Amino acid sequence: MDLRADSLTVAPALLGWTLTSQQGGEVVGGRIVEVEAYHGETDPASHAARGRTPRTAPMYAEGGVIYVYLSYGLHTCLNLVTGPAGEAQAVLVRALEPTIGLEAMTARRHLDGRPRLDSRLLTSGPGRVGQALGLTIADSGSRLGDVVSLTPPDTPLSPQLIHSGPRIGITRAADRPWRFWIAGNPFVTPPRV
DNA sequence: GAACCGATTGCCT
DNA sequence: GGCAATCGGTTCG
Repeated sequence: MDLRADSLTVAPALLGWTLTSQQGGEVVGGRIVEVEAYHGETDPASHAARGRTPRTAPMYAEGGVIYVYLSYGLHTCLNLVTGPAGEAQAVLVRALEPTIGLEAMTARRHLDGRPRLDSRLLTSGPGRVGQALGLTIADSGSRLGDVVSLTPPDTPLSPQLIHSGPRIGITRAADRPWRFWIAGNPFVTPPRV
């Protein structure tokens, strides 16, 4: 996986890869099942659309670092920065199928003690992913392999399982089909109604 | 410097 | 379905 490639190429290619975090000595993570591509300063929905700021500075690095931002003052969301330096392209990780460190993620999500825990509450949704992985905005700009790592799938994902459609929750450029997910996977975020 | 808004989630009715 | 929580960035006065 060459993260220096275009985010529109990298985003669907990340589906099926395993994403782990080794924050605080706790290894947790899962299989990437849903992502969204953001395409630099020319993408009106991107945080980079208004240029470089202290917050968005990590997006301008060469692909291979992470960009973590605070959403609605509450939730940390994880992006993998892609593309050449200066392009400010990124891929938002919207959902994982949890596979590693379920207990630690359950604790981080404050879901301990639930009789019948729906595992989709762990990592289905960008804010949930950030919390389950133990990320804070202090981690923004760190290199891949530092707090967050990627591992390829054992067997490649069948291309026909990759579906795409409009990105979620944005008000600008809402028509661009830059959200990618694994068709039929239960951990993909359900449509908001 | 104040008001408003957002790549969200969880709890309420 | 509605709405509060909560804060950094952007916009407006």
